[in-house]
Amino acid sequence: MKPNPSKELLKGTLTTIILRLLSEKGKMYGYELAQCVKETTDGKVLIKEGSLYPALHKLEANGLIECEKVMIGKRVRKYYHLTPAGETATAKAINELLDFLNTIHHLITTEPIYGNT
Amino acid sequence: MKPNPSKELLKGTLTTIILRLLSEKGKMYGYELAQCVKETTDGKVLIKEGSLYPALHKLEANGLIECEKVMIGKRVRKYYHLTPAGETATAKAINELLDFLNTIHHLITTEPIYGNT
DNA sequence: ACAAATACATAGATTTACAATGTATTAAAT
DNA sequence: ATTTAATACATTGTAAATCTATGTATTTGT
Repeated sequence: MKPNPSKELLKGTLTTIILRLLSEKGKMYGYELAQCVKETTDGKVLIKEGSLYPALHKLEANGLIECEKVMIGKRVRKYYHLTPAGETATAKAINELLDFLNTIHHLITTEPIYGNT
Repeated sequence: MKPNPSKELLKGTLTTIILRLLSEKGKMYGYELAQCVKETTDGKVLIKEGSLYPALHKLEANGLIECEKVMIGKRVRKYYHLTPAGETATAKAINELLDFLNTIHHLITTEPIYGNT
């Protein structure tokens, strides 16, 4: 019924996570990205194919990542890496996300100032 | 073009924010909630009517909040407050959101462990 | 008198991610 | 040898969340 509790909360962060991991590891392929997120979050965040591949294709279409096809036996593996524009976008996206996390954290843990201005 | 930078990232948090503020202040009306969030986040998070009112109606339909109509002159003002079920849900929602914020923070700031397990 | 703020609300569009499904190769288990 | 699970790519259709735009009406400030 509720296998992925963070499902609804995850919205909007997927692209930033992908960019961040590519920035960290240099190059990764789709399946590897999903496994990496799964392991890093101890199974708490699961990126599904239906989210991952469209996200990668969109990032590629926007010129933020590029892919390099490598044959592993008879199987194609697509390694993605950041473009220069992607590196700039990554730094910006991470800063925005961290700022957002702080803002939300503040909003749900601190006494609101409204009412005594 | 980009008046609300947190727009896409905000998804999934609105309900929790509303519950949290009602828990904090006891009772609030819609417009007050929006103003409170705006002031608390220094304008970085803006809740629009098109998000706010459907969210409030949904919370009410789910039995987590109740409203009390108060006439201010000729104008109706709807004060919302948590039900007992709402108080339980609030605690849970805040914990889940904080856990999620930590998970995402960890994901975008820490060296991934994947690769050396 | 007029503009801005207050205060409610809905309809339609967009975005995001997921579930379900599909194809194919490779490794492991029986 | 055959089956199963894991690897690895992908698409289609669906559901949910939020926004934009719009609407109504009252109150306050100038």
